[in-house]
Amino acid sequence: MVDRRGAGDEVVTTAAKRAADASAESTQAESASDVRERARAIPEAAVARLAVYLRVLSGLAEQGVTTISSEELAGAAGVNSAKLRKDLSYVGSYGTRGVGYDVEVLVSHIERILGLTRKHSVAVVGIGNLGHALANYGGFPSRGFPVAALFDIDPDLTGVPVGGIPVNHIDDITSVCAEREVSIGVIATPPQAAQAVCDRLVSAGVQCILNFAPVVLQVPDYVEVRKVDLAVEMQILSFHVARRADEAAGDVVNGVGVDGVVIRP
Amino acid sequence: MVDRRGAGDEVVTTAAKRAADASAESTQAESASDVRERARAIPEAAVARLAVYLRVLSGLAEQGVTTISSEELAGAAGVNSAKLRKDLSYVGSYGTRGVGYDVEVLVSHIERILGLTRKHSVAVVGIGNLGHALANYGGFPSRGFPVAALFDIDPDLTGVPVGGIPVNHIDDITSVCAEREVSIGVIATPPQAAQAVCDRLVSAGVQCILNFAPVVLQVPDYVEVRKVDLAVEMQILSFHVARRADEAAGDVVNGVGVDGVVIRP
DNA sequence: TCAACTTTGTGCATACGTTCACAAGCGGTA
DNA sequence: TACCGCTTGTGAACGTATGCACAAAGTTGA
Repeated sequence: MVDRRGAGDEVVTTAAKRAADASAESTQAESASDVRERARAIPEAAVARLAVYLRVLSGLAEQGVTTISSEELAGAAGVNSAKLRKDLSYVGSYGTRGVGYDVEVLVSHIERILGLTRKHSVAVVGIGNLGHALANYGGFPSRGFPVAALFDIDPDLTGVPVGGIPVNHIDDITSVCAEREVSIGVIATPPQAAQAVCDRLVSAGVQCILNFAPVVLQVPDYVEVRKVDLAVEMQILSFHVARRADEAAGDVVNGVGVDGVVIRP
Repeated sequence: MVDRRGAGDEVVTTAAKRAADASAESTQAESASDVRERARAIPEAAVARLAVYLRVLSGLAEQGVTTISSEELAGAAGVNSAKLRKDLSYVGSYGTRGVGYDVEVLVSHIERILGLTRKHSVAVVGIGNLGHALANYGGFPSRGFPVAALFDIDPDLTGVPVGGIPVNHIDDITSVCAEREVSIGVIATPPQAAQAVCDRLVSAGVQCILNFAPVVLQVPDYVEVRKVDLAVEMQILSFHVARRADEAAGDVVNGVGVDGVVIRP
């Protein structure tokens, strides 16, 4: 059961005490090297899910929910509860048996593991349709990723403010990124320009890149690239449509399906 | 050797024959049920990579490249060559030992497996910044995913053309989707509206959804959802920044690193 | 025709991620 | 205090994906 306690509640459970400890700063029992070891060991897939749990938990916290069980959180995040508990165990053991997890404790520990205690300024390169959308996207700043710089190769755009930030010319990428301490670069250029932009970002010291261009970027080992390819997503969906249709056809051949009826595998 | 030398001067290799067969239509040796069995067995991760190979191969074909080895293609796609060969083996054995793969043959077979021989009309719901960008995104139509309908809840937008297509009111979603045979729905609404929009798409018969809203959608089993969450991508990058910084700190503690020097793990 | 060389396709071992199932631990209650 | 019921945390089993390494199968050149 999710319990929604009002602000005036004074029952101090051990979980609540832990919450206080955690927000007071994560020092005590766990040394910095322990955190390091743990971070190194977290599977990539689990990291992605932790980010999702964090979003769900933030929403719950705003609704005044203080405690949640693995079963409930798993439901809200769309995963199996065993998987959720294992994922959380990578972060540390901050649950209370018989009760569940304190929402605030989890939030602060997941934020710590994901490195969200630091500020991560973002630079968007390529102010076309997508670049505009990204510059105006409210989801970034609200989650600790302020858009600090915009770049485009078109001189007509230089100086024009988009989403409150003036566009810089791409030639200034090195100085501007250094000055504004950009740690994440977002490439929203046409594919032809992507590799060149990437190289410039890297030489400007950016070590993390989010790439929307449908190109495989070549980068040094120490640079982390994540790719968002809309066409690939579409094609994966297309594959599932086709597979489903094939299965349906197969079932019909086997006498299971009937005429125009949609088969649900 | 069955190497026929015809009246002309052209040497017809077995690889070239296969190319001809394939473009003539994939019937012959492989029955429809074989394709079905194979499609069922392809791992999700491999499907995503196949889409990438397809893009690379299309580019090569435009450049006039007719043949490519697994090593080269793997390099261009950013994967290990053994993995690439295994992925392609899910599609079928269309390579020629000692030579490589015929580009056109591969393209046509991957397209078949991914279901790209059918048309997949797309509907975009939520014509905000992102919706605009998606409606104007050239990558969709050029890859066989025509944007056939746009929807928004704002009556002021209704009828306004975006990217050449007039926006419909969201209340007309069922009739418009049916009429234009929409098979993929793209949700680009604010998170609060996403689940409701999703439900409407599903009841309109859409079985594949690409969701940009930071919400876990609840759908029936027979509906396929793919999620693109920009904030999650950012947080994964953030995790890597933090991990890298931690490792660097650890190395410094162990006496390896020096002052301001960037540690490359 | 044959031998040398190239590249595919795949069996096998390893690593990784997921799921199950249950002991351990905690809060509540008498 | 001692017990009971609930939920976490995790060992162990399973399944899936990855990478190696090599036989099979093709081409090329003499």
